[in-house]
Amino acid sequence: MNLKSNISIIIKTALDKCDISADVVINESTKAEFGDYQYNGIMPLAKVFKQNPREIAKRVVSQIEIGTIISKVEVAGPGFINIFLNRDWLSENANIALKDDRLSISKTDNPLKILIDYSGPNMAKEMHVGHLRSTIIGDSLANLSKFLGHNVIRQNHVGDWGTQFGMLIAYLEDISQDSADNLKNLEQFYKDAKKRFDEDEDFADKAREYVVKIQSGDEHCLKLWKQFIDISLHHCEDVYKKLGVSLTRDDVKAESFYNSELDNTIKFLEDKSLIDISDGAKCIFFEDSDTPMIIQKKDGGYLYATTDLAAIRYRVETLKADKILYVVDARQSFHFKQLFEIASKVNFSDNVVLEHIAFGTMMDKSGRPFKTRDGGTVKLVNLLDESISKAKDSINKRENYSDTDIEKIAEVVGIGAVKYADLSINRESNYIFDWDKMLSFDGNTALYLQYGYVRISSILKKYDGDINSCNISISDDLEQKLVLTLLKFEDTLDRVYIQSKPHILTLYLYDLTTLFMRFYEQNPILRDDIVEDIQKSRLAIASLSAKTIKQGLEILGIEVVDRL
RNA sequence: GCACUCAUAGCUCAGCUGGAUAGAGCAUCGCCCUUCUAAGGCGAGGGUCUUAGGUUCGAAUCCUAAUGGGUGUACCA
Repeated sequence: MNLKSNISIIIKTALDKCDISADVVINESTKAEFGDYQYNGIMPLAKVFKQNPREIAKRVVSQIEIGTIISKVEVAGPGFINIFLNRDWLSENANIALKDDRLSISKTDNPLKILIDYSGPNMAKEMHVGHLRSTIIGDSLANLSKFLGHNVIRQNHVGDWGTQFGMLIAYLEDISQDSADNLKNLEQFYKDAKKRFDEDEDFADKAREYVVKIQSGDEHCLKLWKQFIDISLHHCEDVYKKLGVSLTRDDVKAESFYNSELDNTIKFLEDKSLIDISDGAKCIFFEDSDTPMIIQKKDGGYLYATTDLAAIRYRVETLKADKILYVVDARQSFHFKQLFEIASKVNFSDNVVLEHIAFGTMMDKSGRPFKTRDGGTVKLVNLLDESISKAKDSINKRENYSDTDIEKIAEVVGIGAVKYADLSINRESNYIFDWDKMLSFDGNTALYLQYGYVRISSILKKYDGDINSCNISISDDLEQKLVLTLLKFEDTLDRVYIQSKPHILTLYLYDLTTLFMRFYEQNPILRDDIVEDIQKSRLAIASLSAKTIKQGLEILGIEVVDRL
């Protein structure tokens, strides 16, 4: 149910009848007295028509079809057109949504192959809180695109190549004990290796030698490297599993995957005569900037940019992506600007949309970047475990559930809290990492939504009639507002999709749940004195609320439970 | 130096792309459980939307400048 487009069409028709051509943008009204929606497009026309905007508005209003969808329109203020929706029409559409598995959310007419590049951890280190954003923003965008009917390719561009791996595998070989055991703490392993590298000249030489050896395909070193990557990937997978993120090993296309294509990529660019040599390095220059993108170092080595270019080719030519989203830290904006510019110069990406879904940096409480200072890095696993254990504590204070139930609920609540805290912030802004806030269960948090869902579940469980026979028939203003909000779900998802901003969805779900909570307090359902028709209608409203909350959270990658 | 980005309540953030009296959560202070889960609801206080100009019927939102954070800026990823 796309409310806005339904209304836009009616307004557009009225404008046509008045011989006015204008883009129709419908806004939600800020206050109940201004109706459900408003059209503000008349005022700018006053000058063009040399007429009082109120007069124009009156003319348009007289042409607006009143009936099934719109119950009333009025001109207000300098020329606002306030639109009131028909209560029965809302009820009817809510009923249709209630009976539909997809809640009346249509699948796109134009399915695209959307490739989403996200998470991208470095294999040399354990995932820390800084990896959270890319991972869950990317995952929720992937979930959403899929839900809207697109073909989604998830790509985990893990960092498994580079000079540091020489050091790591040399150290792995050196300690030559049970490697899996020693790699349990990747962070420590890296530190130990680094220490050895800095202190032991022979070891450092060996490390450097091993870098070359992996790159030239030395069997022994490659075996060590593969072993290392495998263990490191397992670490990531543990985190993904805990986080409820759907990335699997099939989604991994690591940097090393593109190694064999790097030469070709350079040749390809040379053929297009884009490459200049500057200070011995192969560069691509841009008209509006002094800073080139370096494609190949003077020593012949390849760079991040080279891999990315090779990756675009692969994604466009082999995977046939229509749209590629890079969910990567905003600090790399310049890199992506250059990358996309090159892509368009060489037509890698004719008709392919390339977008950098940038997100802000995580700051500490004093407003400085949350640096991975030595020994001070917050591991992602630790954050998640902490949250789960905090959830467990508060459950224990309230309820006597079995251990297995507590485990399950604590996980859903704990993980939900962390994900929601991150997803509910506009990704473009920097954000302050605060343990208390991250692990908070008060106010605008995942728990609030989960709790709303639980309240509904509890009612539906207690009701002994047939819920499927219940129909929505709005009986007061609060119910109307709630139902209207429920029907805005599709508009909301569209906005989230267009802007790639999950926080729009969290905001919507929070608003929705707030309305439901009020409804819950004011409009009792199972009480004896409630007449059957109203009871059934309220049950249906509650049921649709639960379904919408659940579906919304599912897109965000957050689970619900039946009780808390 | 240049470029990008941000600045909204004590704190953390929204503000649907220029609309009517700027909204939430936390924190503070009241009220509401013999009534569907109080991890909840209702209410109060709290604002010169960093500053100064400009654009127009109308600006937190757009343009310019200043100030202050953050980031990027040639062989790391």
